[in-house]
Amino acid sequence: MPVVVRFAPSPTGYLHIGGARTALFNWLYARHTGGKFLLRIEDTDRERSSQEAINAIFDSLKWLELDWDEPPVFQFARANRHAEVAHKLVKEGLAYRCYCSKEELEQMRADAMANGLPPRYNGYWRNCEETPPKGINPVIRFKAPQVGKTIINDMVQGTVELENSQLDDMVLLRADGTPTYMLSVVVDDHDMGITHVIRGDDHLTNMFRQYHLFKACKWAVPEFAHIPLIHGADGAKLSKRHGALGAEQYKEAGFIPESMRNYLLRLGWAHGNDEIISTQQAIEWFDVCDVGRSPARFDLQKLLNLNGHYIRQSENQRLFDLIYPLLKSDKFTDRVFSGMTGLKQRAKTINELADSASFYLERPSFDEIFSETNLQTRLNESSLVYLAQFMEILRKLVTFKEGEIDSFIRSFCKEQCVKLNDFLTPARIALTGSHVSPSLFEVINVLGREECMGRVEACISYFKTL
RNA sequence: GUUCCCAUCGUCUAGCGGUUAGGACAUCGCCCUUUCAAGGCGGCAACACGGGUUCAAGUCCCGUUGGGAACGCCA
Repeated sequence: MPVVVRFAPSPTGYLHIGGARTALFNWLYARHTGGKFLLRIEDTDRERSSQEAINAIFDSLKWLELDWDEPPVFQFARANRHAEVAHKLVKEGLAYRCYCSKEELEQMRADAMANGLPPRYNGYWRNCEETPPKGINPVIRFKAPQVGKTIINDMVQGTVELENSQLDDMVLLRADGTPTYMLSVVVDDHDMGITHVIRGDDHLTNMFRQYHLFKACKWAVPEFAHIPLIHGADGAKLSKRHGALGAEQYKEAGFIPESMRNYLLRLGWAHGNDEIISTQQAIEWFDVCDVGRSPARFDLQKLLNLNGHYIRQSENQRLFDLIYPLLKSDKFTDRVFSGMTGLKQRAKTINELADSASFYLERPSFDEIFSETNLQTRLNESSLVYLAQFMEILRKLVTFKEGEIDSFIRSFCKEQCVKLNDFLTPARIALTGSHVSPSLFEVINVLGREECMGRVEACISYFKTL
């Protein structure tokens, strides 16, 4: 039977990192097996669902390049079908009406807690002969099995058992007639032909309740794979407190999708000692069965490292397109493009890359630079001499190609018995406004003779005013 | 409180009864070097604890401890 999986977020906020990983695992499993990856928007909570959130989810998935195979299913639109199933179950005696008020339910939970029992509905109306109170809209509850135990083989968690006495009679249909999550997922998963449910392990206990609902409906029960949640650096479930960002925000922070995918993939899954894994390779290797059972902590450093790696691997044109909107000026952007090979070696994020390119766009402000002590200490009396000599070199260079610049400056330093580093430091500051930059020979070449001379001259005259 | 899940370097992990317990990130040192990165080499660094089973346990079993999750007319 061909595999059909789904990613089913509720649109109550952005797509967070954990959701992104769940989506990735579903997607990889579908691609690995040649099955289908479907999307379902669980928007039955009308209060909390929003169009913005729906858009954010779509945008994030698109950014991560996790494409889905059929138009997304919107759960709320299927409410009638869900209700129909609930009423059928009532007719068959597998579900029943419950007239308890909120207060009564709260009391039940409090009582249960006090008696050392899990806080649950006590099944009051399950077999109640009492005539229903007037003026109260009942909810429909599922008759969960009360004896025996349920054993399910989860693809990630292994064999998981639960005493049926732990199950309570969950609400299927609310008093206003709308379906609850428990009902909707089961009906939709069945109707969509889902064969494998891959989701966060916060749903592990739901699996048991849903299992019995599948059985009551006489439907095939899908395979389950409950993957561990991602935790923050302190070990607790990732939340806003940890700076848990939406996928969109990682994009804004300058991460690129392939590094996100690679990072997320390695959280809870490994293929021997492989760290850098292309998406093609991941599709070939990935299987949900191999996902670990212990939760992983989110580590920004590793993501950053991976991002740097993939930036270095990227085509210059692509990087240029990515940083173009971030550049402070649209003059001289051709220099940024020309200098990309040197720039991309040094950036961990797209934003860093854009920042590091700024000296190509405009001349350094020596006012600011010279107020920085770490630059001042790199300059001394001889710096002025070197800058003057550097001016001469710039004038004399014939072809002004990187190779020529390189050998010319090297031999000059050799003749003068000057350390290359000592000679280049003031030039670097004059040209880039920083003591950190790509190879200076590349910078000189990209900037061109005129601009280089202009910058050095400006630096010299500023130096003299000190 | 109850139920379920988890437990190898700081972090992500490899390991699937016999290993000098491997890799990666981070960190530290050295090399390379025009700065910074990148790269190369090396260092520090882990089987939570206690019982079993076994000739042999990081690996299997049971406890303990510690973490996490779930217990809604949320999803």
